[in-house]
Amino acid sequence: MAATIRDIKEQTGLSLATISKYLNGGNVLPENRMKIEAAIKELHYEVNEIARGLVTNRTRTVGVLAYSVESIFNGTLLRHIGNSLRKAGYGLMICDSCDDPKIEAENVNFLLGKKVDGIIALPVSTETDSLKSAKKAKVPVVLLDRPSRDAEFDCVRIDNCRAAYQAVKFLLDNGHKRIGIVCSRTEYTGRERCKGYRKAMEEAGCVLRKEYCASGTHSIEFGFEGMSRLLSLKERPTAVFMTNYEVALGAVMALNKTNLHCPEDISLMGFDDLIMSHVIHPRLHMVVQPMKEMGEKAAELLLERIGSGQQEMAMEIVLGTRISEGDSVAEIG
Amino acid sequence: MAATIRDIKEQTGLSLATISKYLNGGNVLPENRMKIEAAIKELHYEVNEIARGLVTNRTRTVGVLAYSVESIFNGTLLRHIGNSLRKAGYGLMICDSCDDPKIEAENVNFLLGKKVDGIIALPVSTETDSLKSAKKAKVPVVLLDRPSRDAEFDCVRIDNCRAAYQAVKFLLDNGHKRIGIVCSRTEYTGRERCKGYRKAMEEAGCVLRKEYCASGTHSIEFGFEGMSRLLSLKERPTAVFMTNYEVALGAVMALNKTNLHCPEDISLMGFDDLIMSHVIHPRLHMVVQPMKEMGEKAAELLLERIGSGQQEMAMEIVLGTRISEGDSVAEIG
DNA sequence: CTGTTAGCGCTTTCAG
DNA sequence: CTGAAAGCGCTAACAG
Repeated sequence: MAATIRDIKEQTGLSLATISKYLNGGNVLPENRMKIEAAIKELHYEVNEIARGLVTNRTRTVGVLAYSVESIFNGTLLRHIGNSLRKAGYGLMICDSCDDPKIEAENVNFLLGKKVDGIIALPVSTETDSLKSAKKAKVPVVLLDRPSRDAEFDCVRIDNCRAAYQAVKFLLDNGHKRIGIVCSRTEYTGRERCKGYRKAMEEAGCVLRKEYCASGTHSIEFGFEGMSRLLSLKERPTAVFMTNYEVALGAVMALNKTNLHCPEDISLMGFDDLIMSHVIHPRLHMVVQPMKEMGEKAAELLLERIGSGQQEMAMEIVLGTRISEGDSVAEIG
Repeated sequence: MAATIRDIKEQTGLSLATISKYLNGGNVLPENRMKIEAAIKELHYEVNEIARGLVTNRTRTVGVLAYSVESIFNGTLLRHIGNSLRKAGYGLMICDSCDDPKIEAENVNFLLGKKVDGIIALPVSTETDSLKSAKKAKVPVVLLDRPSRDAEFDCVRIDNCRAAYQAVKFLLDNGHKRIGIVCSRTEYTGRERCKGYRKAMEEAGCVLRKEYCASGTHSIEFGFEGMSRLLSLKERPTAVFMTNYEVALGAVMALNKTNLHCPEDISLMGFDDLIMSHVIHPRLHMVVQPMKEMGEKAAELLLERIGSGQQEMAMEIVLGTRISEGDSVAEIG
């Protein structure tokens, strides 16, 4: 058995209270402090977080609910969340929703059962009903990447519409007018990015051709299919905006199957600067999200909420994006 | 406050012991069972896992130590581990070692502090000293993907040497004799795969040319550099075996920068059928690991060890691999 | 600053 | 099968 606070008591002759106080950073006579420290070392004592949790009602653990742990985007976010949390002495319990709202709901309950101090959620959809039980249990929740429809939770994200707007504006500024989009309309970020595309096009006085907007699921498969569709049009777009990582992958694959070249025959603008971008030739222009800040801010905000204890008004932290230039956009007349 | 077992006691008039027994699946008179169930429903009672953990000394949580959560390979493994564990009622606490043995060691202690029931480790290296403290604390450990040098822990993995042997054999069977390898020698799997390459080449009576073996770090950057080196040789290899995912990515990128085509000018054999393979053209031939089985077996074995409680002899589970055929290997004279 | 005394919510003897 | 009582390891009042 591991040593307990009682063993320290025997060893030092001090009371439990004094030792506990020391353990929690309270003031103790230098003499006693030394005794305690010596005993701790000798007995290899370590506090039992479980016992502590039982009385303080805090576990120093936060739950992370990810719609998918298979996506690199989320893996990167998880790393940043984890690093921030670890620095603060918190552990994280990661649950994979497998893109399924039912599993998500199960996971919320699982985490509540584990008495996590808070939850960072990358929700499956903006329909965040499953998180309501957390709210009921007064466990703070911070959403990441995707907000809740009725804005009842804190949220850290980017302005997807604006980011897309800027990306398309970039293409327009390079002389493109026939701009297509391959876009996932099945989830929030894709829909917002599509809005930004439309806005930029309309402002520039470009016609929004229906056949230039390929929309489908958030997947490589659809990216492939959507791009294939655009490429087979009689009047091909001169540039295509791909609204996310998976879609961009599929789209590039589709392009590779043809004899067309980027940027000579078609310009491309992607989203998310992840590992994949290194292997695609030519280097893609793309919208870059501040992944590190997103993870860190989410952790920071959650810890703040946990610390304050009280329910406050939900807030949103909206971070900026930038365009990383590659070699995939040609300037045209 | 949430309802406690005491509230159930008041509600039903039964004793704590009876209720606890019911909660743990013991036999209780039908009449009492109904009373308890009614009270539980009415009070929305849920057992407090923390309190239970304090007395049973089990948390129903396992720690997962991943050398990197950014890699897709690990993301996929994590999903399978998580699913298996969740089904068994276990949660997982994931720690990211960031490829750093020091952080790994810190994480082990963190997990022990959290009193996890067991640990699944994807270790940074085969030097598993950091895990010894877990052993000391009698917390079972199962290694995944990479074994420990002195075989003191259970391990679930593939036979890397054999898998590579088969891959190279495949190339040989297609008439290739000048086969190069781009290989990460900084970690276990890469070294083993290199051994398999050598073995196959030697058995086939092929000369092991030093200049055909580009070895370096486990990274996209090195994949790029290594492949570039092979491609610039006066007498280029006719086929190249890329020993892992990252290296393969970099290598393909290097090929894309040249005017050479696969498989006309050079044949390729990769490793790991992950998302990336869908975007590479032509479709790569590659060695496929049974990711799902690996995650599941690791979870299964760990739960078994947790259940039995006693220290048993370390065992290894070595799973088979197969070659997934694509369009990247040409048959030559 | 230190010690005493109660618990946190649950399981687990041990009688009955 | 059920109940009373003890205790897991720790913190938190409250006196002193």
